[in-house]
Amino acid sequence: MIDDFPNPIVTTDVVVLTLKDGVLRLLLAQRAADAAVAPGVWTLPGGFVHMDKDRSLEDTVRRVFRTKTGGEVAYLEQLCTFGSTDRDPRGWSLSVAYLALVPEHKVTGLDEQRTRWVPVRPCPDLPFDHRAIVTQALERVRGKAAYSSLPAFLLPDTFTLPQLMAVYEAVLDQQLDQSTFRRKVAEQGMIVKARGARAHTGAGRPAALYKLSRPALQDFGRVLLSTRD
Amino acid sequence: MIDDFPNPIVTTDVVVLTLKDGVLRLLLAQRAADAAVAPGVWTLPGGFVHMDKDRSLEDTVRRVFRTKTGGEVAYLEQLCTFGSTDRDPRGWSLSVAYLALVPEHKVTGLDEQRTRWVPVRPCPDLPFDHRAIVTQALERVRGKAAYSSLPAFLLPDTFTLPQLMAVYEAVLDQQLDQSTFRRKVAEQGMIVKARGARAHTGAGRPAALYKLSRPALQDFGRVLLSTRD
DNA sequence: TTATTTAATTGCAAATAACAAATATTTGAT
DNA sequence: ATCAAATATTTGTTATTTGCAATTAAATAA
Repeated sequence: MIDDFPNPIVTTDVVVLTLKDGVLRLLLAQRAADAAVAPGVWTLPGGFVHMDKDRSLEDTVRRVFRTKTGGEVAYLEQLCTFGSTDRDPRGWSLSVAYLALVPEHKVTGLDEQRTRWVPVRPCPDLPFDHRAIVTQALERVRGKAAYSSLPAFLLPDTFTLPQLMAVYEAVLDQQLDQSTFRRKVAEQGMIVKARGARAHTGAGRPAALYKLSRPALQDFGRVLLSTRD
Repeated sequence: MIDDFPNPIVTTDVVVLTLKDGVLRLLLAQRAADAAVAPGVWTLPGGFVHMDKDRSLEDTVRRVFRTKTGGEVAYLEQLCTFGSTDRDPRGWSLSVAYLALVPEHKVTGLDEQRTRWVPVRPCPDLPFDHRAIVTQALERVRGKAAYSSLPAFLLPDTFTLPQLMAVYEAVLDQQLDQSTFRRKVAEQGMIVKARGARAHTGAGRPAALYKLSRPALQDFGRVLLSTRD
């Protein structure tokens, strides 16, 4: 293998989002106390590409996520790549940022001392260019929420319509109209009724249970949110 | 500078699009006859990150584009990053792909022997993962065309409404309704009348000249294309 | 002058969305 | 049991937006 040029340091960083207590939250990890750069600082989880272990960039991301949480993400998408001389004091470095969504209940093996869920709004202060990465992630997630099934990956496999509408509202950071939301979701055929009991959580009529009609991300022809005013 | 891990080869590749003869076209470059991999093959223009010359990934892209064409792009946006063991026979490699738009008349210094404009539809056969990159570029450009001023970066600084509609149709690969297009463009305030003479090209009423109301990309609230049927 | 060509505007029916209200189904209190 | 309260779900009604077609405008060419 011939390579005429020296290569930059290559890492991945992941913006992991979940819905906890009705609020969109972000996973932060504390860097090792003996890290060469920013020891003990809270940052996005990330790590070097291990050319021996990882066959692809996604492998790196999934390995990092497993290491920090012991689980698997429900949705993973590449965000953007930052590369420059000055983003890391060690010199020319490149980081491929990813967006991951995971339902709260699927993350069980969290090391409470070294990892933490923090609200994404307002965006916390973060070192390096991690704040820019989080901003990009929120824009992406908000953009796709408007015309896809993306927010549903923050929910359990079966969910109610009020739950579904709540995730959309949390992600879009905007109130939605009930009847319009239901009509559109129905038209898109994005969900189907799930077998089994209904959800009763206290008073009121119990909501029917649904699940995604397809396991992959679905794009709609039209937009879900109100574009007026 | 300490670095515990060996790093992959890092390159950038650019999908440069222009509108030529009313058709969306893609810039291809012929690899050197003595290249270690795929000598003489037509590929996307690209090159290694030069850690000494380039301060950022965009620097690399702009340097590559200048080298091939002698000009500057009108619009540049990062697309996606491919990284794996098997995309290049030389081993673990990573390529950051970019999308660039340029109006035809601004590219003058083309080396006809080593560079070539080819129609993007149907997508030409390309080595490595360049075909996947082009597919991504087309999806991105099509997606953004539906709700932004992006296609206008394929036009000269001043243009007519029929010209503007033609680029949108070329990029979207879809016919648009005249009156709806004009209504929406006007509502968005995306363009303003340009001073100076009108464009008369032969018979028929001459069209008025317009220019973008802002030099940067503008997002619309609504979608430009017909979503029916 | 008049036909032809392309640009630009206008009117109207059909589709869609926002808003408001009504109905349904449950739990919990009397 | 019955009724009130709570939440889910559906149904109208009106205003906005869109798609389509026709009309008007301004130029060239015969």
